[in-house]
Amino acid sequence: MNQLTNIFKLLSDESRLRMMMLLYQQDLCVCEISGILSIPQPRVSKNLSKLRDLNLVSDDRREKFVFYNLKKDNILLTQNLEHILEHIDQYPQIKADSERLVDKEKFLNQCCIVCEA
Amino acid sequence: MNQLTNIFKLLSDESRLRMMMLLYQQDLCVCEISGILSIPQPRVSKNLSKLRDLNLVSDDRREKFVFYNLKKDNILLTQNLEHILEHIDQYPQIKADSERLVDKEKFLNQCCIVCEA
DNA sequence: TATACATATTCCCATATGTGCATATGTATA
DNA sequence: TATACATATGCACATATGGGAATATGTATA
Repeated sequence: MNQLTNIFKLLSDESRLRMMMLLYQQDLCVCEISGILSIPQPRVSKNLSKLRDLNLVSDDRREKFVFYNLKKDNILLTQNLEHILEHIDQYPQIKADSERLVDKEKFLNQCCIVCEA
Repeated sequence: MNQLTNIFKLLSDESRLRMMMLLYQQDLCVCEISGILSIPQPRVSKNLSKLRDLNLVSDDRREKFVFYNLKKDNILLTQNLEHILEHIDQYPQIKADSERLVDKEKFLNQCCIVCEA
């Protein structure tokens, strides 16, 4: 039961939902998420830790940065994120966030990681 | 945005989710919901009013009883309820609730309405 | 009209939760 | 080792929310 309600609780907060929508589209580090969404870094970290508590993300440190990956094995979660993505025109905020994804490099003040890729 | 988060908020409470799962399967009156789920009547009424606030249910008074109908026009909501129903074996509480649906008449102390049908 | 019953609402309380700010921790580099 | 930067965590606070108990409202029937 909590397995269900916990997922819905995570989805029910705007900051967290916006973060999950970004991570559903690609892996990002904390400062990128914070920059793209204009959400203070501590808030991003705290929300990521809630996702980590439910084992919904994996993290991968690369030099100074910690990149987060949203696991796709929770059907209920991914089904909802996918639904939102499919209807993105109905959700201007989500759409704007997604469009800002291309600027993510701006929020890394070092480019080495990006350039390596 | 709230359009999204409000739906998830509704789904994130156990009492409400159990109620919605019943109503997704059939129309019920307050005392039936209360009886089937063993949830106090005021709590049922309060949660129904939250659903009503978001225009997710319609109500239909028949004599002493008020029957509630869950509207199926919110794709996001119905998709989630449908998902749960499809995976009902994973959720013993929901499954048990659904099985108790057949006893719903027990919770109407008058049978006239049922007998009319 | 009085009574019984179904439902809705109000009040109060405990707890959960989001948020900001400050700070701790961890990592790389000079 | 000192410094800068990325990230995590702790603390304080305001607010939201679920819950129970009592009660109000609405409806049918005797």
